Amino acid sequence: MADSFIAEARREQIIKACIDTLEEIGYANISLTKIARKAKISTGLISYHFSDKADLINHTLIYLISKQLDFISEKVVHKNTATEQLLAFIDSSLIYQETNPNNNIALIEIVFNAQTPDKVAYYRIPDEEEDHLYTMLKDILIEGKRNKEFTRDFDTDVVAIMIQGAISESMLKSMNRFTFDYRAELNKMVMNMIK
Amino acid sequence: MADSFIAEARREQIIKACIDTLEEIGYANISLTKIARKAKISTGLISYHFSDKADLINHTLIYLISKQLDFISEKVVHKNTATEQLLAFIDSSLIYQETNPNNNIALIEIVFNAQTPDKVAYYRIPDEEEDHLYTMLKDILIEGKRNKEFTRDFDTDVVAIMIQGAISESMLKSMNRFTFDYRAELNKMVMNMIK
DNA sequence: ATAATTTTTGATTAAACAATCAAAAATTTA
DNA sequence: TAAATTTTTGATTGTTTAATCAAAAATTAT
Repeated sequence: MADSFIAEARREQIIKACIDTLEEIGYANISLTKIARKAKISTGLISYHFSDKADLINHTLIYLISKQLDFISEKVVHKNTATEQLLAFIDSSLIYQETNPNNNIALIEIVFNAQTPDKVAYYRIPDEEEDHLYTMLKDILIEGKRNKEFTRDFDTDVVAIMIQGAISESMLKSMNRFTFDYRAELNKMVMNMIK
Repeated sequence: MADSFIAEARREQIIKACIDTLEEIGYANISLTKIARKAKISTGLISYHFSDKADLINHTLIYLISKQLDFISEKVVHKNTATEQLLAFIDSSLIYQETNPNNNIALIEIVFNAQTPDKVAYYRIPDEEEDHLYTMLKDILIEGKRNKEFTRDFDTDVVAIMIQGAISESMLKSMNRFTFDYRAELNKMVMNMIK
């Protein structure tokens, strides 16, 4: 296998087929045969571009995480105050989930199923350093406390966890069930906690 | 198969072996052979007591949900005010997770992997009625608003989702990372939102 | 104690799977 | 164009799996 443009395009095609297949049938039912069928290529071609199934899943995970991180940080980076950054973080997180449902489902399927080479599921790895979204959110909260935008006494870890929980839960409980503006209400509750 | 006491005890033994096996190797790697090995019985015996693998997983899910619900509602039911009930709900949820880690891991493994007969993953079913814990939490919030214990203007769905999110996220981010009292801090933040 | 019933075993079967590979096709280089 | 390289196919191999079943063991009823 060479690192050509063709190879790179093919790898992305396979990754996208992997994402859509995960969304359709879930991690427990996925196989290289089904991913190949979705991508309309032969099974051997997947093995040619990825060393094995775990390698494909790993690259898919990296792809999904970076897409989400890029989208959210792009919205946050243009804001000047911690308050604006926090609202941008929440809004863009909810928007990303609404506009990329397949990516979100695939991310959940991988995180709650795939395992590292030493057989530990990703969702059970307690590595805070590696969770860039969590770090971004916590840094915003720390900066807001430091410069006195957020005047209440609160723990940045707990509030960060609550916000992340509210964002991920909101996707699981299908949004369309709510008639009101979940986004606005969530923003209000967060401000109650910190300002 | 008869509905004898022996059969019932055997079924629970198999369910418990299923839970421990799920915790050890995860849903993606589980098989009837491995569950049988953990329970120190033959594979055929599982098929004798459960119609198929999906049936065993289903019974395990029901077992896990009812254990958790029983534990939490037992703590809540003795409290008289909505405030006390809410704190009991949060505390007992966190305590249950800390004291029954295997049950929690197994529950996550099933909810994020197992599928209904029509191939829909449990975590993607938007059935609010069936989520008794969510209903209990929301009812507490509604009652607190009604009797003016909770004086702030808030949406019960959003706050219920935030609390559930904070509880489930707290288990994923390994608790022992925090030096402070997560429970007390979470209680404080919730009160900031509603009182 | 004997018969009837329930429970358990472990071998067997057929299906699905990941990974390999020789050969063919397509593309790039000379 | 011709040779070299990269890309792709699809058949094959060896495992693992869920489920079945005949026979044995254990339990219960008569």
